[in-house]
Amino acid sequence: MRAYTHIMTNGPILSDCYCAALRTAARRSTAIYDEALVPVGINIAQFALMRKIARAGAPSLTELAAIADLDRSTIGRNVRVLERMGLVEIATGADQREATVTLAAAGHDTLRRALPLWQGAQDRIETALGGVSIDALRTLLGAL
Amino acid sequence: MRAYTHIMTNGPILSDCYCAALRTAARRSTAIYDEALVPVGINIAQFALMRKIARAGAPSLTELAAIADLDRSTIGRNVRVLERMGLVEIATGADQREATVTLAAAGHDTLRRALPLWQGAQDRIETALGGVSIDALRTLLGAL
DNA sequence: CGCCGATGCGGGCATATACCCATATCATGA
DNA sequence: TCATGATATGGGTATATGCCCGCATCGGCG
Repeated sequence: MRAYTHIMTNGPILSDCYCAALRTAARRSTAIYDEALVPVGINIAQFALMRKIARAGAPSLTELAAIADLDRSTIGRNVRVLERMGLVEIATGADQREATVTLAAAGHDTLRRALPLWQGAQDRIETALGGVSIDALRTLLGAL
Repeated sequence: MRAYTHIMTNGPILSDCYCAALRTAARRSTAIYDEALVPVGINIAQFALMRKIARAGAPSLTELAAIADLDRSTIGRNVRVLERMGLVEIATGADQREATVTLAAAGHDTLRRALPLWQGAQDRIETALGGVSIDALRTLLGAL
């Protein structure tokens, strides 16, 4: 009886399609985090990418793509946006084919100022979901 | 102790950021459904949108945006892509400001042929997640 | 009945994302 | 050392998505 079942939510109806539901959830949470990060001028995708860069040190675009589970070309473009914003620096590696990415000073600063804003969004989501759902989310994401 | 905890998955590491995790999950499932739908030439976003159009009958762009929980301008563009593909028709409503969308014959046909492919992807996801996670996903999405 | 705020869209602009092809650089075997 | 296959990017193309602004149409009030 799963077909054509719907879930009422704050907003409109969530589809019975798992994928559509996930996409909607991703869009909604993205909007929440993006708004929280407005004061520091970056969005959640950029925040997440910058954290990955910070953790990895000076990854190449290909390495970063693997870490972020994104297409390499996507990483290249996203990183260029951050470069234009002065938040990261792109340099040629020892292997001249490679482009290594590092956080610029402004990037570290932005990341530091963004952290509490991000944490605020995290807390809001956590409160909204409740502990049980949180664990479920983790399990679910791990399985996907 | 939630900060800086990670989950190992098939692929890379899933962030402790709920939003980043959801975005990753959405991308991954999108890829799965998109591949399943390749034979009929549409992607999961288009499939979902077409189903909403079919269910709504002849919604205006604004109505469709409300149903899909998407920005109106996004709906306008996505619908135009479907129109170029010959899958939907856009007409001016009684209110000349409104643009009403209906499935074209080819759209109904594509939707019909897509259904079993979509169901296959649904089943695969369901199997991968297991019943418990499924319910958790629904609960979670409802709360978001 | 005409003016004005409200409503519905389109288009401009920007990011995120993926796929494919061309180019540059490496690395390795002959 | 040199040709060749492998690897790292960049750029083209296309969809998805959101925000903002301008234009056209509606509707109701004076």
